Amino acid sequence: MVRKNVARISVPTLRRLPMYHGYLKKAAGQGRAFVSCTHIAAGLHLVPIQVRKDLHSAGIDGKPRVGYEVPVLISSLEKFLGWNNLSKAYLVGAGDLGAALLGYRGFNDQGLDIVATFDNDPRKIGGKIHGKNVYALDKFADLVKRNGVLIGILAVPRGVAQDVAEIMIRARIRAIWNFTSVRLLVPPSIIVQDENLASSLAVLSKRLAQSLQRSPS
Amino acid sequence: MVRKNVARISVPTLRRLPMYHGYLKKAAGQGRAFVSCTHIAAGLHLVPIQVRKDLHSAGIDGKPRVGYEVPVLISSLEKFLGWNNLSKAYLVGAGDLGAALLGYRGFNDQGLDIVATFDNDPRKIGGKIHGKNVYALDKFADLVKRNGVLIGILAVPRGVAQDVAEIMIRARIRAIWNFTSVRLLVPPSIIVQDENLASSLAVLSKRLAQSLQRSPS
DNA sequence: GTTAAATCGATATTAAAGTATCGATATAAC
DNA sequence: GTTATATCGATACTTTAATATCGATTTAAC
Repeated sequence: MVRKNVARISVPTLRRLPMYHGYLKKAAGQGRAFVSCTHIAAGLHLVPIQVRKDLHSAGIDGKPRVGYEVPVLISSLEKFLGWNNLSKAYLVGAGDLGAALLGYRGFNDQGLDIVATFDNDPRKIGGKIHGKNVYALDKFADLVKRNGVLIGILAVPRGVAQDVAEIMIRARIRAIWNFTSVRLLVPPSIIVQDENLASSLAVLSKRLAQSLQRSPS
Repeated sequence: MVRKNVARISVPTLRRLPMYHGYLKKAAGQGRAFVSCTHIAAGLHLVPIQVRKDLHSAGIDGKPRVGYEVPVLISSLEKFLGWNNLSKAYLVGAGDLGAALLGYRGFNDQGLDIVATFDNDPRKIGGKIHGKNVYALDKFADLVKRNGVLIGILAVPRGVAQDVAEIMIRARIRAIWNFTSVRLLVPPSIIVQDENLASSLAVLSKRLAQSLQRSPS
C-alpha cells in the first residue's frame, strides 16, 4: 500500500530526522554498511525504540537482525525530507545574521538554496555577501514573482520585522523563516517558522540554574 | 506555602514565557495597565487557558474579572526567568554567526552577558567585535576560571565543534549553547542547549510541502 | 444594594509523545 | 540443517502536554 502523500508526522520526530541523517553520513564515511536502531540511538543519546519509530514514521523499515542499509537509509531520509530538489529562498537583512546564514554551506545539502539577499542600506546594495547578490528591498516583489521563490528568510531588526513580513506576503511568499524575536501577524495560509533565541535561552538558563542548585560551583 | 526552588516547569511552557514578556512590554508601552489571558492569547495566537496555565506554572496568579497587572506581571516573569542578574558567557568562534550573536542587543535584557569572544584566527585576536574583545582560544580556560564564567557559546565550524566543546568542559564551563549542527558528546553534568537549524528547516520544508499540496502556487 | 459580565482557578478530559513488551524474522555460528 | 542471537514491527502502556468545563470572584452598570 502506498503511503499517503501528506503524511502525518509529528514535529518532534521531524526534528530528529536530520540528526539521524548527520549520524549516518558520519557512519557511512567510516565505511559502515549496516546500522541498527541501537547503534544510531547510542551515537545520538537516544533510545533505540524512538529511532525505530521515527524512521517508521518517515516510511522507512528495517530488516530484523540486520537493521538498516546505510546508503539506502541516507537516501530515503533525504528523499523524505525533500533534500533532493532545492527550494529557492530569498533572505532579507544583510546584517551579521544574514551574512552568517549566507555563509552556512550546509543548507545546500538540506534542500535550501539562498539565492540572493535584500537590504535597504545603499552601501550594501549592489555588492555581494558570500558570493550572493545584495539587492534593494524594493526589487523584492518583482524578483520573487520572476523566479518563483517561495521561502523568505527574515533577518532584519525587530522594529521592521512586521513591515518586511508584509512585503514578503504581498510578494506571494508562502513560508517565512523568522529569525527575529517578533511574533509575526500573518494570514493563515502563510507558514511561519520561528527561530526564537529568547526561548532557547530561557530553557538554557533554567536548566543551568537547576543544575547549579544541585551541585553549586 | 512557598513554592519549591527547583520548580517543575515544562519546556514548552518555559519557551512561551519570553513571548509573553515581549507582548507585555509592548502592551506596557501602549499604556495598558491590566491584561487578561484572553488579551495575551489573542495577541500571540494562542488560547487563553494555555496562557493562564503557563503563568500559573511560573508562580504567577491573576485576579478574576481583572486579569493581571502589567508591570507586576512583567517583573514577575523577569524574576522567574532570572533576567535580573546577568549570567556571563564566553563565545567561541568569531565568524559571521559569532558576530551576529555579539551584535544582538536583546541578550542583555534576557539575563545574558556575552563578555568576550575567542578565536584561533591571528587576524581577529586582539581586535574587537561589536565592542567585545577577541582573545586567543588558548586563553579560554584561564579566563573562565578567573571570571567565573559558566556559559560557553559554541559558534565554530562543525569540524572543530567537539574539540572546542571539550576545551570548554575542561575549563569547567557548566552549560554550552551549541550553534553547530554537531551532536556533542559531553558528561551528564554539562548542560547542552542545541540550536539546530537543520531541524527547523526540516519542519519548515515539510509544512511548506504540505501547504503547496493543499493549494499549489 | 443587586445584577450582569468577564475572568480566574481547580478539576477533568482529551490528545500527543514517549517507552515498554513480546512474538516474528533474518543471519551467523556450529 | 539446527540453534542462538540480535533486531525489527506491532501492540500496549505510561507520561506529558494541551484543552475543556464549571463554580468562584471581582468589578461595573443600573
